[in-house]
Amino acid sequence: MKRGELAKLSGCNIETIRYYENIGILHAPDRTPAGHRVYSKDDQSRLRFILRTRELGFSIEEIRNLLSMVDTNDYTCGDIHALTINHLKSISQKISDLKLLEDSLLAISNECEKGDAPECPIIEALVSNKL
Amino acid sequence: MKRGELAKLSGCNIETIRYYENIGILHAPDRTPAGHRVYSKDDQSRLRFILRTRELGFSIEEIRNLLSMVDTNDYTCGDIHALTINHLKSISQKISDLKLLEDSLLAISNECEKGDAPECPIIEALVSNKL
DNA sequence: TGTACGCCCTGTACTAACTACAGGTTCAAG
DNA sequence: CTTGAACCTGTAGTTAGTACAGGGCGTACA
Repeated sequence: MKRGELAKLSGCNIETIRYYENIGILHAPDRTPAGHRVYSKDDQSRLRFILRTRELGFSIEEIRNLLSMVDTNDYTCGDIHALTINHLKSISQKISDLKLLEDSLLAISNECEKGDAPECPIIEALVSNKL
Repeated sequence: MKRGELAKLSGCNIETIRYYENIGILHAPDRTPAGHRVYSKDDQSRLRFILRTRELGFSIEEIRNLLSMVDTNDYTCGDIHALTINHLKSISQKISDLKLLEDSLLAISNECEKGDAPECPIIEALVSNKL
């Protein structure tokens, strides 16, 4: 399977695959005599793993750690759980930060009368820094 | 007031002030004969506006738009309200995306027995792509 | 008056996680 | 044999800053 096909199958951008190889989280695949990359089933699984963890919001460095633990078989269930919980905490933090933001924006936009006049309480709040 | 003082007063990183000037959302301030930047009260207000909108999660481009509307006085209350609501929507979207993520991570980590063994349902779920 | 130290100046490089493009090669279908 | 798609490489751009190198100023103190 070549790069384009892998991209299509995985739903990953074709350039991203090369990028993942460059930064060392995908192994350099075999090549045809002309230099075209040829991917195996294992390569495909590894990419799926990466894409799935990415969807779960893990950073590349976290993914790199997970992969190296899996590669060397050097992990316990407890290790992985700890990583996951840690990540979960940062997600929860982001959620509560965004909720505060949402509240502020709701408050500010409720002040507004949506009229044609340029007197806008949103701008006033921002300029006067009283929000 | 010089750059360092403005940075301290506003709580903004000193380099960020220069950056905002470079990208044109802060006006180029007056200079001393030796070339040191001197900031007025107006500059200070403008920076406050920027920092506040940034805290509210607006992007630089959105801030640039807001500022240009305010600068030219070319806006109505309704315009600003629309911008705010638009931004609010994207915040709400992010929140619900993150909540889905949170649910997945909670589900996955609850599967885990946190033991010393390397049999980890988290890894298995990721590898098998069955999550 | 000298000097030491802190603050300021500039341009440039770095971050995360890709994406896009230019310029060239190879493959496969007609 | 030709043509167009797909591949190759290296490099630049994206967001919103941060950090650093190498130099110039400003002032407090001996």
